[in-house]
Amino acid sequence: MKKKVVVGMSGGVDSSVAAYLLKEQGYEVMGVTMQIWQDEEEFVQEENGGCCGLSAVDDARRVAATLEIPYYVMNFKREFKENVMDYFVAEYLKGRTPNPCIACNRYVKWESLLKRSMEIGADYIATGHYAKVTQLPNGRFALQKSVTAAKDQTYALYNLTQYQLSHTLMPVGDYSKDQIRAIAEEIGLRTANKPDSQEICFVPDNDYAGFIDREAPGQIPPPGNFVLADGTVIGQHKGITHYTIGQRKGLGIALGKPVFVTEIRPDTNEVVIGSNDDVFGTTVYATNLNFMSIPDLEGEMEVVGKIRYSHKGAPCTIRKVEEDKVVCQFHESVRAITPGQAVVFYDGDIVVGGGTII
RNA sequence: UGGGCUAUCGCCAAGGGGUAAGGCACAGGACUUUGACUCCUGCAUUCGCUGGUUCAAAUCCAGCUAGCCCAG
Repeated sequence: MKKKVVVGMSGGVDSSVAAYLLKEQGYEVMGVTMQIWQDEEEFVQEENGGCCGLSAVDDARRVAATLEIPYYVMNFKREFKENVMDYFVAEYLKGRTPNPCIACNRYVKWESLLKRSMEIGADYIATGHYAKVTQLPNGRFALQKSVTAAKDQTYALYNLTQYQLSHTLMPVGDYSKDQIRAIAEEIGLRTANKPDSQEICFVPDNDYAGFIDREAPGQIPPPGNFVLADGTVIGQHKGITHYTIGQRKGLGIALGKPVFVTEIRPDTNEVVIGSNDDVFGTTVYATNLNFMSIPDLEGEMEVVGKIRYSHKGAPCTIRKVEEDKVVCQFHESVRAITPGQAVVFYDGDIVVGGGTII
């Protein structure tokens, strides 16, 4: 009896090839597109694609037809709104910088989609992520970096649970982006040359501050002071939701040399400004921990920590200071440690775990 | 109003007779399944104003205006 797998199809190249590969591997494949934030019209009109699929339905349906697999659209708007959009707004209002993709993966794709897939008899769900799921000698499931380090997406998936991982397939992780495109061309997928996705999917105009204004009228933090570390007021900011640690653009401050946001103080509604050197630090605290390759962290451990999606990672020592709080000491300073972002720990190419920076 | 100093892009700032450096800010683009960072490109026909000297002035001269400092 063939194993059944539901593939989350965005209409993009990666998930399309993922569906193809799984079918080739002998699975009974079903394609599903998650409707998460788009309005009906936009849903079929947008041009770009990727993770959150803008022209998703149209393209995905065609791909499914080409591959001759069943195809469905599932509505996850409510789940997405509650777990991703509302979280995104709430974090910014608190002066923090959220990563919506991580929340979407953990709570929408791997919770709601997985649940509904299981309900219709699937054994696994699969996506077009550049990552691999492996079972370690200790029996635990963990993510392993894609063969292409340049296109590794494990960072955004560190928060998945053992149960979720045990029901997940990521066939694309064994190939490079070029190989995936080549396969797409080979099997005649019309999406072969679609550009990679980018920006925040539910903020198409990229004006996330404006999005927050629309989502949370009446709760928007008012303008306040830009201050130096010593408290000297040097200007007025537009409201803390417009800033993040390490930011340079949009400050409107000319001090003769580039200046950056070094700290956001929600309590006093201040945004602290400093030089590039002031943006570096070595100690990171994180909570909301999730461990993957190990059941829990005991004592100290040497790992490579990534503090943002595009961070190449740096050696650090991690140790628990409380039940749900870890301190991560980098051996050399890293730039822009940002509350709200995730720090993910690696042991070689295996994800050890991670948490949210505070 | 007695003396002195300064006025060049939104901010800072080169240039001292030969046809306006640079930095910051800003704008656009690249990169990117988050926010950022980074990179690339653009950005004063004009030098407080009015005259004058000169083939040629932001650069020299005069007056005016504004700001700053020292005396009162």
